[in-house]
Amino acid sequence: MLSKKTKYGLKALTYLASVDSKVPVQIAEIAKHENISQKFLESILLTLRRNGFLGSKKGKGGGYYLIKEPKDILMTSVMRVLEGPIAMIPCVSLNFYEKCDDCPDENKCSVNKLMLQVRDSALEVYRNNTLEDLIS
Amino acid sequence: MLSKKTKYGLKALTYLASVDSKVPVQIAEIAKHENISQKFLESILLTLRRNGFLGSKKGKGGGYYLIKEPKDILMTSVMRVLEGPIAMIPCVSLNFYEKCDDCPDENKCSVNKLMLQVRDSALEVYRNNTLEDLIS
DNA sequence: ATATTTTGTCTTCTTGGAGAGCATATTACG
DNA sequence: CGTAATATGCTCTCCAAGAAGACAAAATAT
Repeated sequence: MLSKKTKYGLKALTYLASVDSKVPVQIAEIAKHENISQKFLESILLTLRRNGFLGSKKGKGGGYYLIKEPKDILMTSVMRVLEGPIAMIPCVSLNFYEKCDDCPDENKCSVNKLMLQVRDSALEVYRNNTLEDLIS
Repeated sequence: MLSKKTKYGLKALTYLASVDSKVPVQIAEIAKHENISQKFLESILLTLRRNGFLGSKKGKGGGYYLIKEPKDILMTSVMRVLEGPIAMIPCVSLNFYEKCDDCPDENKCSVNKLMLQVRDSALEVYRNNTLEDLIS
């Protein structure tokens, strides 16, 4: 399941991209437009900012804005920051690899074999989508 | 993330398929061979039996066995029983559809658009893999 | 009958998601 | 300068689900 964090984060990014200028947008405006809990959204925007997707401006007239162009924001990086690993199991993860403690040989593991294919196909989708592609 | 339930269930199915005959295999044997908690495995095998994948035989010489041929067991059905919906979000699920309560129009939703592609690519993988394909 | 094995139920423990609340820092603007 | 507006940081709680462990009951081969 996709976490609400990722869902809301994607919606917020899409909204910011659709506003198309670099003037800061307040959290309250995003939350209202997307029907999201404002407090929850704050923490999400914060992690997006920490990871270089958003900039923020404090004080009156402040808010959040996109740092890069929508066409330069790949879904692979957004998903990794918001949702975590793209792989469904650590032993097939590119960026978060971890060995299964119950599995003696990954190459003979049926779960590994299947999930490797799933990861590759998901990766293919995320690599072919930028933030710009999500705006209809 | 893939739940351990699904992971263990897949491993157990693979093991039963590799034994290649229809003689019952005891839970303890499967658990030992795959390094799985036996008690947890019991409940997993139970749901696999209830959903028509396995048969069981009680008493001495009893155990679990595959009902269908490995080549006739599709990963789509296994995943749906063990892991639940294949889609990452209910509004793009084929078998477990549910509307998002915050989303006024699915067709304009960026999350929907992206997750639809992810679901299709995952489905493609699961449809192309039977239990037989997982035995190397 | 008895030992073996599945079946069923109840309980517990831990983890993570989701969000509320409040205090603090920064900035625009009159 | 001062005040209102806004973002930031932190803690805390609530709830659900995953992951088991304990133990009694039912079925069956021998």
